[in-house]
Amino acid sequence: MRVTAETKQATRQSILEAARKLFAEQGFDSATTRDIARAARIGVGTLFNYFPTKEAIAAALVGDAWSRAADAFAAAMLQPADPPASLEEDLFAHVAAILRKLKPFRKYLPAVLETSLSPAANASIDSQSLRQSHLEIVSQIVCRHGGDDALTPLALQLYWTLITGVLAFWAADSSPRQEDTLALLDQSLAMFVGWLTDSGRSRLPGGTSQGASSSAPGPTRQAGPTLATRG
Amino acid sequence: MRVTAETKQATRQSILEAARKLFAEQGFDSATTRDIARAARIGVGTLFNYFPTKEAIAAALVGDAWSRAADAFAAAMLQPADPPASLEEDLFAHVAAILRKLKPFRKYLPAVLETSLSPAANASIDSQSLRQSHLEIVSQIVCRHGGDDALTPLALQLYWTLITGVLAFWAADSSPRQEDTLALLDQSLAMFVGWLTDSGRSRLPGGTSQGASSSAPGPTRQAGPTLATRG
DNA sequence: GCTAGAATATGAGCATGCTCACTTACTGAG
DNA sequence: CTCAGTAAGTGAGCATGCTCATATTCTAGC
Repeated sequence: MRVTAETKQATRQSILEAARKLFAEQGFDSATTRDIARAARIGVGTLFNYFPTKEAIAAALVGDAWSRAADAFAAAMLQPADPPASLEEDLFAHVAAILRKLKPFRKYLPAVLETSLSPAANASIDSQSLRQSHLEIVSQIVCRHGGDDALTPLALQLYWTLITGVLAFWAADSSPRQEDTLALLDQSLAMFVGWLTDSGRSRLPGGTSQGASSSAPGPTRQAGPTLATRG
Repeated sequence: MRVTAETKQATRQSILEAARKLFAEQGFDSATTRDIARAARIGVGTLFNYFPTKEAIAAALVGDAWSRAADAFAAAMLQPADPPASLEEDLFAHVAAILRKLKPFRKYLPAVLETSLSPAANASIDSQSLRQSHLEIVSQIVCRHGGDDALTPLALQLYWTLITGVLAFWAADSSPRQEDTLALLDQSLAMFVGWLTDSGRSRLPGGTSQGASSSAPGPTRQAGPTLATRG
């Protein structure tokens, strides 16, 4: 029993290894599941015993690298820098560290993101918990920088949208050293932090945790009856 | 010759009609191209003579509704409101108008967005020009509200990221009347407009049009050698 | 050892998006 | 009227992600 458990891990690893290689060589789409299974010396059915979908394999690869980056960053975060960094700098460093680890997967990142991106993604264990744990770290970083309150779900949603936007852009970034992506990240975070600060100043009294679904938003003037009415 | 041209349009329309119905009934994934072809009384091959891909059919449906909404909004924009609206209000009204027209496609919007979202999406005629024309309208709106300069590509990219984030959220929004989406839209635009104002005040001297790819961004401290180095 | 039962492996097969070699329908010139 | 030429239509077939009934391997109790 214990032997087979180790064997299972080995099989899983060989699948990931084969997939990593083939994805890198041929891209996500061109590498077929049959290819991956053959490279891992197993049958196709076995492959799908380990991963529910082809995308899940990629998600596992990305998720591993991502969480390793997050762990490393958390460790480096423990000893504070000599000139204390701003909130924006810390957030930038965090994401930049993730980008560096994710570089081998840059090209087929969107395929993983499509599932992982949406808040209502089917709770694919890997990708969903990825979003979750990332947002927790971000919450902590904000907290450490004097964020008196926990970030609202809406704030987290905004942050995540910006991050996925950066990642999607990155996947297609053809600037020499992907400098454009760094610029986009820089401005994304500047925008987010600015918004955090401003909205923190004039925080609504009532809604803290579920502030999103409370009442209708401000400017509805020209929008007419908004969404609710039938088209 | 002219007769057949009309016939072609009719065929195209019958495909769109069948697809609209089946997508609405069964969802994007469950409605097969064979189903659509049968409902449109044509062969599968014919269907793919009119649309390069199944997704393109959905994109055409969405694109039609989208541009109709944009046109209607542009028309309504010509006579300015009595109490002049703020930039944020105008942007909100614009997107809200689009959301209203897009409501029948809400559920399978992500399938269309995945292709349309990324800046480097294969220039699928419909979706790419959609992004383009939408951003042009946004530019005009900003201009009208005293935006002295044209929006930089980076600004447009940020805006588009936020909009696609709103749309992705909307597709999965289960709040009673999708109020959460409106709240998200509200805050997204507030954040964007706030950023526009701030970054306009302290505009960098050099980069106006291609400000994205000029030099390295500000906070790179903890990021180490950033992206450029090999992982 | 031997057998029952469980855990895992397997590849033939299915569903479906899409292609392509071929058919059909139509038009215009002689 | 005929016939070449062109535009549009067509469905058998392919590629591939994924399933499932079956085979294989291993463990445990005797």
